[in-house]
Amino acid sequence: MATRTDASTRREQILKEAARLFAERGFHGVGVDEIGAAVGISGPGLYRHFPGKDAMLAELLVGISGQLLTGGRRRVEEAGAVAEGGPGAVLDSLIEGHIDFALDDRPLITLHDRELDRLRDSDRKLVRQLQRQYVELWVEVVRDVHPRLAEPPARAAVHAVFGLLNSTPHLSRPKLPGRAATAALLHAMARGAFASAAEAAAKA
Amino acid sequence: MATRTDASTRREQILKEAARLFAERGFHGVGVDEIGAAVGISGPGLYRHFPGKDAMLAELLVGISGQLLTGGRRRVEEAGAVAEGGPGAVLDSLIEGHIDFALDDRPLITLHDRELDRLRDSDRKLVRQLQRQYVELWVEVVRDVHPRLAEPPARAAVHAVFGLLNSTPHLSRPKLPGRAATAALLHAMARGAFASAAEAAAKA
DNA sequence: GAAATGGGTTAACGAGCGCTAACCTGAGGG
DNA sequence: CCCTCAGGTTAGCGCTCGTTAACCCATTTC
Repeated sequence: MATRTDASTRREQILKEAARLFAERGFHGVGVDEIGAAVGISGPGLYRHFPGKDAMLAELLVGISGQLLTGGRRRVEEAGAVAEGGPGAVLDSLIEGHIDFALDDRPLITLHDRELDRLRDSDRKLVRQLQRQYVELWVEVVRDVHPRLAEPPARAAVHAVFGLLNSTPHLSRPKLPGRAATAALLHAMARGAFASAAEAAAKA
Repeated sequence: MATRTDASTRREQILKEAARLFAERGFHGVGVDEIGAAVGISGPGLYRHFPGKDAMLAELLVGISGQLLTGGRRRVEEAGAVAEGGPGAVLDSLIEGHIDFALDDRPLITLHDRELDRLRDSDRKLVRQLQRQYVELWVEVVRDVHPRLAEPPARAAVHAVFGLLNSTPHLSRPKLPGRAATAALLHAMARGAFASAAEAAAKA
């Protein structure tokens, strides 16, 4: 081995390809031989790096959830510290971070809400917990921006906006506008959706 | 058999249970024995009604896509005929119809964008075509309401709003507000998202 | 009243799966 | 110069799955 970074490369390479394949054909639709072939080794060679196929999925899902949560927390701290532009800036930062993730790691976003039930109980609980904390982080920020929005509808609104932002994998054809334009569009739509949710809740 | 309606009941019963199971655990995660057990017969008895497991999924997905499309077309005609409230009323009707579907047939909505790739080529092409026509229907109506929105971003916006509306299966816990409130919230968010998309596109 | 038919049963087959076992190899380290 | 060991290989086991075969039994039809 050359450097420590290269040592972990093989593992990361496997995870990356596994994520792509899982997202394309589903966890049960992909065999270990295919995953091996995708990284140039074949079949059981994977078991030198992972105890099993389940472990790959678990590591992927836990990793995604953790990354989203820690990234979100970091953004809330940073954007909250400078305190410019009020609470709206914090929400903008959260949205921007989620869009970056959705656009850059499409397979992971797809897996994230599609294959959760294939996990062992303990792993699923962990992922669910991380996801819930991420949602609560958003709910707080959203209610900071729109104080008249009660908590239950705010939570539903956050889930709905996740659905909106995570829709990017579906329109993967090279027809649509460029990355920056897509990100701007999604950002505007998310803000508008939250604003309308608050407006509707205030009337009701 | 008693009536023709009862004759088709068994088939429909199978399709309903299969949809639920596919949505819960994925197409490859469900065995034919489980589907049979869910309707009171066991295993290969299903082959008196369907030529294979794939055919069940195909019929489900084609049926969903067709229902959405014909329902959408009907609503556009009806709401367009009365011509009250302008083009906004047509869009409202489309949104309402989609929300009804998402709230009442959750498993089908889940399958609809999750298991498409498990179909035979010909079936997948058919479903894709129906889906595309449905999207184009929406794009026309949206651009009627927001004329300054160009076609490519309008298409992306429609996909994004589908993601927003189809998020309901994720928040199935009995915590959230009632059906009517959820529908109203989603409706408001969808309208707001479109409006903001048009606004952002006009500026750029 | 025999014949046909719709709708079900159980047994079993063949393929594919995840995973283990046993073996191999080439690069450090003493 | 041998030993260790990380990281591969192929063979194969056991299990599950979708599907077929063969049989059965009501109910309807002529």
